[in-house]
Amino acid sequence: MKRAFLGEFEEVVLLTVAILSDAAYGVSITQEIEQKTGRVVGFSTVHTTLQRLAEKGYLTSTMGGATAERGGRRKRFFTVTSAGRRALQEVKQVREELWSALPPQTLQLMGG
Amino acid sequence: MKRAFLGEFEEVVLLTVAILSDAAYGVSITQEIEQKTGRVVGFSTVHTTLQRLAEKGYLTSTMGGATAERGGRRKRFFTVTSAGRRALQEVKQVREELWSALPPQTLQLMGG
DNA sequence: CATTTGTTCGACATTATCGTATAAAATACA
DNA sequence: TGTATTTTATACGATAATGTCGAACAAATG
Repeated sequence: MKRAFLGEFEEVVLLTVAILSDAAYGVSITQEIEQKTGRVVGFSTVHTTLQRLAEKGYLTSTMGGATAERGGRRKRFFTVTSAGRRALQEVKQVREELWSALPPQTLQLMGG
Repeated sequence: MKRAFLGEFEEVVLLTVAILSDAAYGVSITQEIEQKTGRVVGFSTVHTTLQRLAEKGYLTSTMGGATAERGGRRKRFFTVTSAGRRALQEVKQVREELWSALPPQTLQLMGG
């Protein structure tokens, strides 16, 4: 089936990975999403989406080494690929195109 | 289940209805989407989404009267509600928040 | 080996998308 | 003139892709 580049939540996750740069893994991504957007989602939700983004080639991942902290499993760190960056740019541009076409009247009703 | 305000395509459709103001109905919306975004979708795809947006209270619709043109069924015109405008504004704001948090390094890789 | 921190899995809800069926207005034409 | 045909649109039914959970599993460390 034909598809758009990114689903609504996929875009949020992809952006968040970009924001966290070197420190992007399941838990930190989930927390950052909540922080920045107020949206509360479970870890598994985020992981599922990370997985799908990786399959699409928008993310890569590598296992982190053991840390000197408490305990727990190793983290899997994610990085945005160039294809991922391109996809983000693309959706941004399309959306800006649409917003710029809104009649001033509508903008006014929105308190612009 | 909990849901975000708008799905990816729902947002596109909602914005397009706003752009077309008084002239927003199935066919014109479909064409405008293709025009502005390069995305090709069938009429039924758009209609399905219009229906859902109406159920969510982001759109209302009224039947148009008969026209003096060729033939064909009456059009159903759509209008964005104030809740719809609020939803658009909301998603826009969240996205801008995320974009503004991107490290300059990433922006540069995007050719910003 | 119990606790902690994280990731995988399996399942189901919501959205995206299409193809086909219908509806209704205007025209053609017998 | 009244009915078949063409035109323009919307409605319906089905399936693929995304969004979302809860619970299972994995691996560090004291």
